[in-house]
Amino acid sequence: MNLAHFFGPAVRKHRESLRLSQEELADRAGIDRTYISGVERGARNPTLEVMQRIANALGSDLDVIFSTAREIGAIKDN
Amino acid sequence: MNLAHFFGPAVRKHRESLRLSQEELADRAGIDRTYISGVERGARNPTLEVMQRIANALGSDLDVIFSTAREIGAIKDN
DNA sequence: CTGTGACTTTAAGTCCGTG
DNA sequence: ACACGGACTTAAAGTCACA
Repeated sequence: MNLAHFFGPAVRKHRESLRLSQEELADRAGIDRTYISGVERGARNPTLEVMQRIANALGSDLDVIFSTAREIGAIKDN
Repeated sequence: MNLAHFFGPAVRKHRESLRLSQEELADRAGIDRTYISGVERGARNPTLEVMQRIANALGSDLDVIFSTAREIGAIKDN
């Protein structure tokens, strides 16, 4: 079902539920602000290591992020 | 908890439960055989797209792979 | 506060081989 | 059937100015 397609949106959802800006998330993850923007929009193809750093910065982990990705996909894929 | 560290072992577990060789998995995923070897051993840092192709080739998806990764991590981290 | 194009540097991913 | 290495090509990492 291509959960990769919903990774970015899942990150965005987690970030917004923490009421963080992209800038704040970027700082926590040690990543550039514009890179986070690209990941959330699906314009970037991040590596596993980067994904892990983002998950950490969200106080979460990759299994939880991908569970969210599936939820988003289930809705969007009607 | 760094689930990224257990992604490779999770792939290996899924592959072995399907009784596939690394070469067969590589062919299905359209990835080089030596690269699969590196991913399973944690020596490589795959991109989201490659991870998705591996999940597809395993007849699974990334949320399931990462659930397996957590199980493996829970055991190893005792 | 975020999206985007353009860019340089670094590492992903391939292809040849070995034991 | 798998681990591992060297050399190579391609794409991601990482950064910036501007809308």
